[in-house]
Amino acid sequence: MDDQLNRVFSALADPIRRDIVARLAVADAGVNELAEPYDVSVQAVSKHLKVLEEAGLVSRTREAQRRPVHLEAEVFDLMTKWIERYRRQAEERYRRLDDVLAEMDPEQTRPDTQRGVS
Amino acid sequence: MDDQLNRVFSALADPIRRDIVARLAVADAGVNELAEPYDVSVQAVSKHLKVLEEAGLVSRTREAQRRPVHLEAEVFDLMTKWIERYRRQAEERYRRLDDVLAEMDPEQTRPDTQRGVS
DNA sequence: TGTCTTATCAACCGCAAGGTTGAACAAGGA
DNA sequence: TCCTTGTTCAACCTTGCGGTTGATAAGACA
Repeated sequence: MDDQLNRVFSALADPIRRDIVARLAVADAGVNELAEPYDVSVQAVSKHLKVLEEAGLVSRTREAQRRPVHLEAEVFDLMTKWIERYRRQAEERYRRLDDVLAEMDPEQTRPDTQRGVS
Repeated sequence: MDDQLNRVFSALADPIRRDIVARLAVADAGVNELAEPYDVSVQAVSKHLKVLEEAGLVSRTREAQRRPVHLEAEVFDLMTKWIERYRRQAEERYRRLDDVLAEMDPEQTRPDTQRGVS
């Protein structure tokens, strides 16, 4: 589960792979087709697809000689859940901090007495 | 903007850095404190913090000798926006595909005549 | 059968990333 | 002033990643 997160985040850390995902959101495509816009070899793109596949972001089926690549959008949930969890937790902290400040003597809640809350 | 995405995604691709983010969601902390649970040197953790800072995920202020690290949760939005955009786009595709199938003659929409839609 | 297309495998290269150790810097406190 | 604490800088090592080229596999079709 943690490995899965590793794979998904590092898969999307590469700009070419992010772009591939973006294009697959529009339509399935083969390796050659996908490789066309970039100035790297088809083999390099094939490796990128392998990374995306191992992250569960993409699947390949056979169709004659072609192997159309298909986006598996469910994996996104894994990331958004992780992100939202800590985002919410952090926001909760700030909210509580605000409450504390609100209960304090106004003299002590002037902006220049707060540390980096922005 | 694309660079920022690179930095954020690859910052979170490392399990130690993700864990640091998780802990900072609970409370600010100094480098030594943060390094304690892992069996790597403090310097290594200091490098991790630099990566997180350059991704905009974290900020440091000075407080006596200490330099408390603070989570900046806004950057998460950048990621969730990127993710949601393509997730939605992909889901829209499937919805349209379903419509097409629904309009077809039932004879031709039997499972074994569809290609990997699962 | 041979051949064309599509895609992957294998071996290699350069470089950045994560780790280490040792030194240096910044800011109290004795 | 000197010492201690907290943190970063610098140099180095090793590994993994993205890229290359060349060979190979799997189907379609003459």
